[in-house]
Amino acid sequence: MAVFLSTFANKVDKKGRVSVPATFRAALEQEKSAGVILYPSFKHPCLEGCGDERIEQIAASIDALEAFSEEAENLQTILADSVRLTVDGDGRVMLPKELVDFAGLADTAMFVGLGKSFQVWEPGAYERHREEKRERARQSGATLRLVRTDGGGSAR
Amino acid sequence: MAVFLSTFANKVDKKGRVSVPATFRAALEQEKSAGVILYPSFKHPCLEGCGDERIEQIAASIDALEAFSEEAENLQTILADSVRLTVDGDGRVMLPKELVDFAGLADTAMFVGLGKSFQVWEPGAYERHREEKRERARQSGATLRLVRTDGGGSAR
DNA sequence: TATGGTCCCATGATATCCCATACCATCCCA
DNA sequence: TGGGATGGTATGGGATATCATGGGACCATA
Repeated sequence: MAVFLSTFANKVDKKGRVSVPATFRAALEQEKSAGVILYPSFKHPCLEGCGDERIEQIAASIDALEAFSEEAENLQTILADSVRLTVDGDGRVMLPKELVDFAGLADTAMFVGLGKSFQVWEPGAYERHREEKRERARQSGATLRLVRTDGGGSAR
Repeated sequence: MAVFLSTFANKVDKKGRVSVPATFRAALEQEKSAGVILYPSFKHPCLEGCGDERIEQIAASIDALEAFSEEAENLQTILADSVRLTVDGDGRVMLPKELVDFAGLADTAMFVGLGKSFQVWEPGAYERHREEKRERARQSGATLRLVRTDGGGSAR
């Protein structure tokens, strides 16, 4: 399976375009994603990003909840606030104004790989967030129990 | 699978016409929906919208309830109050007066994607609703147990 | 004849496409 | 081992297509 790794700082030009890191594009392509999905994070002043597969999974999961239930409605705000951006021939996307505002983006956007998904940050905000996380991990010891991937995983 | 994503604010002209967002039209086309179905929400002052596929699913679900039960009768009003609107050559629909009144629509209609369906709101009412839901989701931790898509997911 | 709905075309805004350039890493060959 | 060649990547700007929207023409129905 494709994973989003590393962080990249790319310029946002005056048209609002920004290059999606090449390795991220490769990961998206591998899951045959027709573009990239972005939505505002619940927990941080940043954007969450993923491919079609994941957003369809989220939509299906919400759908599996009781229709019209409170829980379903709350989660639907993720879908309402999501946008599907098409990646142009040069590997760029247009960031809608609402998302730019939400994340406080100016002339640079940081793409942060998180494995199955990624985030987009304003550089300064990310730096603060990163320090905080590292400190917390150091203090808590941070251990990880690995799950089995059942070989298949790679899906080619 | 086609999903309705994002929110769009479109003008309602003096003839009562409003453009269905292009991406919504694409999603409807993908499921070969002959037009768009709208009905008044019974929880909120807004309209619920979907394509043929979804309304058939709703009809089937209601049919599966105990016949003549109060619950079934209540839900059947969804079907009774539904209208099927044809999308004109320019991607617009004519909103019937009853629905405009019900949702309190004036000169702008917000189309809100919810995955398998969408809603149509008066902008001010939506903004209040959105804040409430988002806050609730944040507080409740907004966790979602993702269902397995069993490969299918990608649909095309 | 009036009214309301559908169709068709014009327009402006804006997103998308396409090409050019600059930069950097890698590769290849001397 | 060094240096030039090569290809991928990010970025900028201009041309083009798409979309939302407004208005007029052409039916129906009453």
